[in-house]
Amino acid sequence: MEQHHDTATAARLKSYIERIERLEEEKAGLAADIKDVYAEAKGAGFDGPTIRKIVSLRKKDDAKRVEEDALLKAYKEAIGMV
Amino acid sequence: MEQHHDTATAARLKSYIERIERLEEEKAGLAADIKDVYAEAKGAGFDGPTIRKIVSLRKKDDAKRVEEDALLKAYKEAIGMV
Amino acid sequence: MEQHHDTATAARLKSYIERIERLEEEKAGLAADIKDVYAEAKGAGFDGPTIRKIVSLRKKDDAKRVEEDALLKAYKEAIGMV
Amino acid sequence: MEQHHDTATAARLKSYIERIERLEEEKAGLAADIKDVYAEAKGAGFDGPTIRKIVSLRKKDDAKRVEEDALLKAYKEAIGMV
DNA sequence: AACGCATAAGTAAGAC
DNA sequence: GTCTTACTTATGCGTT
Repeated sequence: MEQHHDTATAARLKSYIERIERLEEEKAGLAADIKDVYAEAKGAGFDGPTIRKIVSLRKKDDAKRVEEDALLKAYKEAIGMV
Repeated sequence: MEQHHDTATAARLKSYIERIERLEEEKAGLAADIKDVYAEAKGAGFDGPTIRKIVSLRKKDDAKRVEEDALLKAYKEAIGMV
Repeated sequence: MEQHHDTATAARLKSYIERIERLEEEKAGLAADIKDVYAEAKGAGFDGPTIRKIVSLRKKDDAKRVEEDALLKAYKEAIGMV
Repeated sequence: MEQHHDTATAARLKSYIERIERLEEEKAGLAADIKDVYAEAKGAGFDGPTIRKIVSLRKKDDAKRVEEDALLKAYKEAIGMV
């Protein structure tokens, strides 16, 4: 029964879309929360962009910690990069 | 007491930063969840980019969508695009 | 002589890196030029996003465009989107 | 004369679009050149991803050189970041 | 109100 | 061949 198959397929498609939309809503909510914290910090006299930079630096530092690659080091030495 | 003030200020700054980092972690978790749903949909035979487009279309309000379409059509006609 | 080999290798590595950096600079220059044209068009009263869409549409070959449209339409119908 | 105005407008729109397309072609050409250099370096026995990382690090270092902001430093000290 | 930036999305290339 | 990762592009947000 072709109709049945189409209907079931359509239902599953719709379900995927709605799950995605739900998750994206939650994500947008968190983005708003983050925005609020920045606003609150600003209200307390802190500079938003600088906080942003700090957060970003801490993230990068974490990433960099892993990146102690021997090959990279060798290449850097080869081209006289410290 | 100047020292006290500085310490308290520093503590508040740190608190803001940590709240932001916590929220961003949760946000990243949701982003990963969304990615998983797309993968699952793909596994079920659906086309990811098309689902993405649907989700994006549903987000836009109708008026805006119609307006954008009209402008695009006008530009296409102006340059002789079909 | 091991030292000689290492030096030559290092020199070639450095040369590759510098060629890449030079090319990337030129590329960045062109990106800036493109941005300028968009700004100029906007100043003349045209809508940037719509121009962007036109450029992108002209890039895609027709077959692909038709195919994507058909899939999108099918999904929209499946979930009862107009 | 309304018709005249429309024609002139359409011509200018088309001109902007074609300028953008021309610049994007050149940009794509440079991207291809860069790819070629990576391929050549790989053929000479160097590791592509590592070169990529070097190039990226040198770019970041340049950016960072400018970034000696007093406020940033103050914030970092406040939260005990080195 | 516009400008630039920063994040987010989409796409394409490379690795396993 | 799939899967992840990096790059490019696009949109929205904060700032001036």
